[in-house]
Order: sequence, then structure tokens, then C-alpha cells
Amino acid sequence: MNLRQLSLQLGLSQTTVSRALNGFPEVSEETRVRVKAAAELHGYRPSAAARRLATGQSGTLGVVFPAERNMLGDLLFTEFLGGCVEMASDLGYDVTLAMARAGQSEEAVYRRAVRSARVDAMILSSPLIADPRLDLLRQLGMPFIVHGRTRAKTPYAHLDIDNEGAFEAAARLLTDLGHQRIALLNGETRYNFAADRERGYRSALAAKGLVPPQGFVCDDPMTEESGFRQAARLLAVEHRPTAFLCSNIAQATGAGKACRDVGLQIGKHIALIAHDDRLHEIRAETFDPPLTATQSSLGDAGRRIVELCIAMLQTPNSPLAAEVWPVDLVVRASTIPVQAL
Amino acid sequence: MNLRQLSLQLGLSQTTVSRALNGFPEVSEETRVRVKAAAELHGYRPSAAARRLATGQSGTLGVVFPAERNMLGDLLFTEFLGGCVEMASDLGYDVTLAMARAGQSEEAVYRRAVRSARVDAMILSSPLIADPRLDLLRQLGMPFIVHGRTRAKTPYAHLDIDNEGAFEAAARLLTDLGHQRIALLNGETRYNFAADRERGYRSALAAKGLVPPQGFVCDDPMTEESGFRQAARLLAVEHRPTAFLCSNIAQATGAGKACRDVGLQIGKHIALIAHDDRLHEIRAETFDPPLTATQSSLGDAGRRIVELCIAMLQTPNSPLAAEVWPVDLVVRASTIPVQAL
DNA sequence: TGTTGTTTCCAAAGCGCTTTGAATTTCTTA
DNA sequence: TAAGAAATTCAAAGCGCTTTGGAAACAACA
Repeated sequence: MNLRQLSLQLGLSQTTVSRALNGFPEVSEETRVRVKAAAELHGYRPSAAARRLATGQSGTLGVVFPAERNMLGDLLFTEFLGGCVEMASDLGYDVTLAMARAGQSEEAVYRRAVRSARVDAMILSSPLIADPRLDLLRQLGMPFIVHGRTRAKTPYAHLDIDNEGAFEAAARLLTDLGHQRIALLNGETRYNFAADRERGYRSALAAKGLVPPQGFVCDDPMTEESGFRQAARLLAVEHRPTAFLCSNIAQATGAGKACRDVGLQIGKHIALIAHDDRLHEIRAETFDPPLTATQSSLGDAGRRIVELCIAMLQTPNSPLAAEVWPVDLVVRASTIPVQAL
Repeated sequence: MNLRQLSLQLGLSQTTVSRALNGFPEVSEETRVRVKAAAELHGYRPSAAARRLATGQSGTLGVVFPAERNMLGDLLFTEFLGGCVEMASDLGYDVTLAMARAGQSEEAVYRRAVRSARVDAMILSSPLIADPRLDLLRQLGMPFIVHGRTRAKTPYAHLDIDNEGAFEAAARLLTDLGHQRIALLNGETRYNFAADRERGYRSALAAKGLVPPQGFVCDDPMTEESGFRQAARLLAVEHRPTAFLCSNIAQATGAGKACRDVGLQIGKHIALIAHDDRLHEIRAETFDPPLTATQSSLGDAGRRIVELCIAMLQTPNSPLAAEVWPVDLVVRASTIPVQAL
């Protein structure tokens, strides 16, 4: 059943039927009701292909698989992607995935996605401090929204969490508890979020006149292995840290193991705070001991970014979205005053 | 630059240009070369929307996010999905994701995907022994291919690995090493692959006149936690297993911990075999000790299933794909003869 | 009554491609 | 050389929707 058949059936023109269904004002309420009922009755579904051709909009959002794959990265991506897909489907949009093949430049992926004009907009995640993808997409004329921020001066649509504030709050909690030797196990600082976190951490320390000792700030892939390795290294130095600040829960797990290996119990002999992305199955509160954490849901971010993205597509001259979420700091058993150590 | 402009430019009809570009035989080699050169020169890209409307094909494959989410499940899905996306993009297809919202029936997701006619075919994964989705899609007239098999009698396109053969071989390796008390830590047996694996395991045991002792066959979600719990339980019974057969590496990790907790070293005091899906970052060979494993790459499966799916779409009356991959059994240090325990 | 303004509806023109059926040109073959 | 076959090319008709530019119907006003 297509529009023509439906309009014949109703004795109306395609125009009227189309408008009735799409909520245009120039159709009487009476006919709108009649049309909707008939559409429902006959199970009419507009053809996506035809609509796309007519409107020039594909009703599709593009997301690119991150080029570097690792376990936690995959989990984070899946969580975010799940949120995107959920909201997109609620709003009648599709999400298609693109992927950089090993050896192929990521740029090629974006170019191809744009040229075949199969997506209306793209969603970028994990931006670098200076991310070439923004300029590329701008130059190609493809609308986009970034999950995270960059240091670029040109404005761009984005949704981010307040990484700097979060890590400042977390570090301040530790300094307020009397900690002076706080190590930061960070992600790679070419990613903007990691740079922001380091800034927050340093500023909290500076507020107490502290400076991180040599080697207390590490940037590394955010894996359990890295958390273990860096923590083990730091625990072996002469004046070891009394607290760790970890960029995510996998890293915290690794750091926890390193502590246990040298006989230190978290929340008793050493303090630990991690950032918690609220993944489905790895949660700060089910750790032993429950972890004090800065937390923000990646799934929620995915949902919201799609919402913002679609709003941007539908209202062309609206100002670019620029949302930064505050991050909760939830205090649990893994943080203790330095005197109690 | 669209087809009309290009054909005007060339002084040819749209028909000829279209055919030249799409490799139809009824165009001379000379003009084909000329057309292709011009298309290249002007950076002509056919509009996906127009082609979709004209052909009725969307050039898009649908994949559904599994309803139940867990860490390993997400990793497995991502690995498979990555393979799908990679091959699809090589073959000029898109992959769109659909997702069951919490509380919403999975059936609704499939119905919606079909009705809006935005995908040419769907890829199903993790089928149940009796999976209602097959009948649903058949009834809705949506082509599909299954990653895995069901017990359904009606034929359907599928790609699967030989789970039964793999677990039979793995169990036989153990019985050949003299093991008699072999526990199977299986996935949930409502999934067909888990049922197949149990069958293989039982048949290898039966070949030696063995029957699994009470409680030696567990079916459970394939998580590390479950592996730990089940293994701990079994290690506490009077005649404990001398070997574990695990459905995947997460479970094996859990089982390994349980063994260590009671002072048993894998490959020395107890044997262990796991199935290895060749995930990016969790590999059997990097375990301590390296794990004997049945192995088959999920990413390869994703790539191949897309290939089969597209072939099916492009050659309408071809017989349904029915590919079953043999599974390698790679012997490493985690298996030892029972006498050596 | 005629004029103007509102509502409500419609015919028709795309959107950019594929594909049918026919026309034209070129090649064979008697 | 003419007739038939084969190789090329083309005009035009969709695919199913949106949207423009009226037209028709109706109400409100002078």
C-alpha cells in the first residue's frame, strides 16, 4: 500500500494525504483523522527510500567504529552506541556504522560516508586535542556532533562531561582527606578528555600548594594491564602514593591488584578513586571495597547526543549544541583520610 | 554532479551512462572507458537514495543488538559486528543497527525494521534451539541469515561453526589423556550452540563408556562470575573433576580463579580447555598457562556471513547458504594426562 | 452584491536513478 | 550488394514520496 493507493482509496489527493500524515497545518482536522484511520487500517508505511529521495534527507546517522580496538574500548563504545541506537530508533532515525579497515586511513572512511551521502550527520567520539576529523567534515559539508571536546577555536556541536571538574573534585576530596601523594593513572593525553582530567587534578593539588611528584602522572591506554603496571611501578618507589586516581574502572581493577600484590588493602591502607562510565556489568559499587567514583553514564550520553544531533538537523539555523554535563562524585569505601592509613 | 548532468556532459543518454558505470554488457568498451573517466573526473557518486527507490533495494543490512546485555556478550557482539561492518563496507553495503528497548518485545523490533523496509535482509545471531524470530521473518517476507543454527526443520540460510564436533574433539582429547571426571561449564542450553556443545561432550564421553557424574554439566550465562561459581562448587565435591571444559574464555578465567583459590594450578594439578572466539584482546595463548582451546574467529564469521547474505540477495533463486565451519583444537599447556596430576 | 481573506484541497513537477522496449548503427553472410 | 543478425544507443516510463503554485470553497466584510 503506497501513498497513491491510499489517496485513491480515500478520494483525496496525494498531497493532502501526505500532509495529513505529516502533521501539516493546512488540512482540516476532520480529514486528518479520516486519513490517519485509513492509513492505520491498511497498514500504510511510507517508503523510506522515496522519502529520502524527495527530501534529500536520509534519516540516518553515522557512527564510526574507533580504529584502535581494545577490550575496554569496545565495551565503552558498545555502551555509547547502544544509547545512540536506542534514541535514534525512538526518533525514527537509523544508525549506520562505518569502520576503518586495518591499514586504511580513518579519513577515507569519513570521505566515503560523506560522498555516498547516506547519512545526514555523523557522530564523533573520543576526539583528540587537535582532531583533524572536525575540519575534514566541515570542509566536506557534513553536519556532525562530537561526544567530547577538542581545543579547536571554531565552534562545533558537542556534548561532553566536565572531566576537568570531575577530576578536580576527586582530587580535592583526596587532598581534603589529607592526601599529598596522589598518583593520576590517566588515559592517553592526546585525547582531550584525558588532558582535561589532568588539568583538574593539577588544579586541585595546586590549590593546596601541592605539585605531583616525578612520575606520579601517567598517561597510558586505559586498560587493566596498564593500571596494574603503573600502580606496581609507583608502589615500588621510595615515597609511594597514598592514593590513586584512575581514569576508569578497568585501570582501577589493575591498580587494585597491584596493591593487593604488595599487601595493601584499598580503603584501608591506600585510597582509590576511579571514573565510572556506568557500564552495564562493571560498576564501581560492586567492587571490593565499593569504589569512590566520579560517575556519568555513557549510555545516557549516547541517547542525548542523538537527540541533539537530530534537533540540529531539523532546525537548520539553530545555535550549535554545547552541552557539558556535571559529573557526580560518589563517595564509597575506597577513600579514607590519610591519618587512618 | 548527477547522472543527467554527466550524460549531458558526455553527449550520451542517461541509460548508456548508467549501464557503462554498472558494468552492463550492452555498451562498447570504448564508451565505457570514456564514461568512467568522466565520472572519475567530475567526482560523480550515484545517489544512494535514488538508486534505492529505483531498485527497491536499500543496500542495507540489519543487525539487532542482543536484548540481554553483559560484558562478554557485548564483546562477542562487537567482534562479530565489526566483521560484518568491515565486509559490508567492502561490498558497498551499509549496516544498520536495531535494538530492543528494555521492556519492549524483540519481536516489535523486527516488525518495525521490516515494515519501514529500510533493510534488504537481516542477520540473526545467537539463535535459540527453537527461535521464533525465524518464523516471524519468514512470515514477514524479510530475507535473513542466521549466525548459528536452530532445530527448525524448514531450511534457512546460515553460517555456523561445528560446536558439536569441537566439543567432542576437546572432550576426546581429555579422555585420551585418561581423564574420566570432566566437567562441562556450558552456556545456557536454550541457545542451540550450547546444546550442540553438550551433545559433543556427551558423545565423546560415551565413546569411552563414561557418563558425566551428577552436577558435572552446568548451563549458565557465560560470564567469569559463573565460571568461578560453578568451578568452585565442583571443586568442593567429594570426587572433584580432573578437567574443565569451558564454553569461553571468560568462564575459563573464572574457573581458573576458583582452582587457584583451592591451591590447584592449571596444567599441573587440573586440566582446562576453553572455546576461544578470537576476540581482539582476550586470547587463549596469553593466559597463564596458555590455554588449550577450540578456536574460531567471530570476526571472520561476521565477514563471511555478510558475504553470504549479499550473495543471497544478489542471486535470488540460489540455494540457501548452509555453511558449517570446522573448529580447530589447539593444544597448549593447560591440558595434561591424568597420570601426571 | 462584489471583494477580500481564509481554509482546504489539488495537479503536477520534481528528487536521481534503473530498466523496458525500440531505434539506430555496425557487422555478417549469402 | 541486400538482408538479416548483432552490437550500441536512446527516449521515456517508472520508483513513491514531498512540495510548489494555484484553484476551489467558504466565510467575513463593506
